[in-house]
Amino acid sequence: MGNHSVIVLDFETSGLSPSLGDRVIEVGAVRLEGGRIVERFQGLMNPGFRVSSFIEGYTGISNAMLAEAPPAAEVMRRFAGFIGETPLVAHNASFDRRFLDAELERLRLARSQEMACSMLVARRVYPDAPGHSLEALVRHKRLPTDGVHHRALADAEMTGHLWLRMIADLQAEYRLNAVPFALLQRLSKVSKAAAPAWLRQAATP
DNA sequence: TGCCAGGCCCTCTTTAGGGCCTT
Repeated sequence: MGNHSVIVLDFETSGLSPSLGDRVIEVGAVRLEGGRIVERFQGLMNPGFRVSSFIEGYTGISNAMLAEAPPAAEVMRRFAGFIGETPLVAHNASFDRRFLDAELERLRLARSQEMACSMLVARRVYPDAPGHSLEALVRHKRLPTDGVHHRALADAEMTGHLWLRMIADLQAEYRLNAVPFALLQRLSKVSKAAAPAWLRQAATP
């Protein structure tokens, strides 16, 4: 767990909004270090109610599977220990951030680290990609995949490979020695139009 | 009762609307 550790996470949930009562039903995460995946975390969790048939079909996670899973509080407490204060990444992070903070709040815990968005970064690094969904980017960049989609660990692994690929492509294109988390976090907040000039400036020694 | 996500980004924009992206 060195200074350059990053954790890429993905949640499957019962719906789109924690403010409407939706809960996390599965968490998947990978730790990236030295340009590769060095650790994994996966857990199904019981939200305490039945999820819709849409969610069962979308994720392949059935109510029978959730009924046998440990309570969300137990799994999320373990996950909070796993992530510690390591910087976080997610695809469309505003979605996962809302759920993470809502689940931590239930445990009387709070997130302390920054959370970056691979989708906002991808829109700036690959502006001409046919789409910026995780699936479209995996196909476009021919990233490693086992073909599973909409399961937490599989999506976290694909997002991890996307994150590593964007770092490598930026290093090559702008001749950067390193692309730290903080640079990508700042890039995601630069306007799309200003991003190329901003990157050239960032690359100037 | 019926309705309810939310942020980014583009454009025929800013006194707005709609697609993308996440489940």
